[in-house]
Amino acid sequence: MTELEKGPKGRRRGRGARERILGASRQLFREQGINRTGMDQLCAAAQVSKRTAYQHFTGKDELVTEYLRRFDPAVLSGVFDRTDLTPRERLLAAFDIPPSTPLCPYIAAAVELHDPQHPASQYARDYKKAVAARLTDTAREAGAADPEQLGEQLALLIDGAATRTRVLDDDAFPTAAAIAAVLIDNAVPATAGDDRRGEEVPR
Amino acid sequence: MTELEKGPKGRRRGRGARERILGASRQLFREQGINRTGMDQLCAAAQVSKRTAYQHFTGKDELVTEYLRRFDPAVLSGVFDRTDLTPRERLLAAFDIPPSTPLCPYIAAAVELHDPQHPASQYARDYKKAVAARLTDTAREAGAADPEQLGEQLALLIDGAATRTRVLDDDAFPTAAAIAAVLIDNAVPATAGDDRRGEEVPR
DNA sequence: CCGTAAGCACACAGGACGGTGTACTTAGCA
DNA sequence: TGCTAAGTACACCGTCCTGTGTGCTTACGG
Repeated sequence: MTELEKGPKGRRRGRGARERILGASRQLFREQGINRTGMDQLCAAAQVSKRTAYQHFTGKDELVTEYLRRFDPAVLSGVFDRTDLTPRERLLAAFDIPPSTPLCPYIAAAVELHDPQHPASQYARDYKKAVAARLTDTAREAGAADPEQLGEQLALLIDGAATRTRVLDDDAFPTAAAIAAVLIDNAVPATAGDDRRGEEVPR
Repeated sequence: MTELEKGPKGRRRGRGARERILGASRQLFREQGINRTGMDQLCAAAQVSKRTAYQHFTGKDELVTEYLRRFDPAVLSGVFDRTDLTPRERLLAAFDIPPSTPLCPYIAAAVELHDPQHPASQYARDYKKAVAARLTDTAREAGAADPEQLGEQLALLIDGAATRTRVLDDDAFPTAAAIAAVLIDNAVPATAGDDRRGEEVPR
């Protein structure tokens, strides 16, 4: 019974205050930002007593870090594990984000916290590197000449689009996708016409 | 004598508290962020009494807005008005930023303030549009087929590099510059070899 | 040299914030 | 049913924040 109190069902032991707290975090941190969301308000929204919150998390910093840690599954696997797409299509699918997302929470956290040493900032860094790595893997699959370079470039495009969407309040992902298409076509040797073929290219 | 109290010399009327405040803002807002810099600390750094600060600015919001407004001259004209470079070189020069800049202050402000209605956020938006417009102009000079698209694309690259540099704590501008070179070469009709020629291309 | 406006020192209001202490109630399982 | 861990209610602390009120000093131009 060491630490399995929070399984996927989360019904063991208690009534799931932790999940409610994290759910409220997801909503409020996105709507108002991290710094502008107080613990009082957060606990009220989660319908959790403040005392309980501080029994689950040693402080707001830890809550923020855990809040970030709960984003991976949907985003990362949701895009890169789609076997119905060619590698090239998968690379481009990373730019098909629903217009709901206000701003990549990792960027927002890193900017708001303003401390590179903060655990959440470090995690944001790790996450961004992981995304670039997955892009690199997919770029390699697609047959790119320099997959690392292409992965890094596409990652930069995604972050640029996210930032610009936020600052300008106007969807910048189509622009980024257009650049991505150019970069991919330039990086993949023209002889390998894998645009529409679902087959895996040998490496 | 309507409003010329703050000329370049700034010696008229008093001893220049306003400029000292804005100078301290430039330093502290960049080093610590806007939200994490209190007015007390800022006034101490500026060697200005708090009372004086609030006689120059109705509130912190106005100070932040004015702080952003003081950035233009160096950045915008410093890059785009260089007549010693070809248009193409000028476009690429936008990516030669000194490694001192922590993060584009406009992005930082927009994210930190977290309110699109805030005057500073609106100004950040205007500024970003102005930069894109100048890039578009230069792209047109360089003979790009679709200068507006290229300008928007380069602006996205700059913001992506700025964001990524901040989040990853690693200079991303070379990557962005590499992408920019590809985009420029793709956008400019191959026949017009203006790479090294200082002459103005007719539009 | 003197008046006026700029600036100063400093205390303080009023609120939001993160975080804690204490005594109580409930949920779930054996 | 009764024990134990999870959750609750709520008052409270110290700190920091933006912003003000008041009375004083200084710089500078006429």
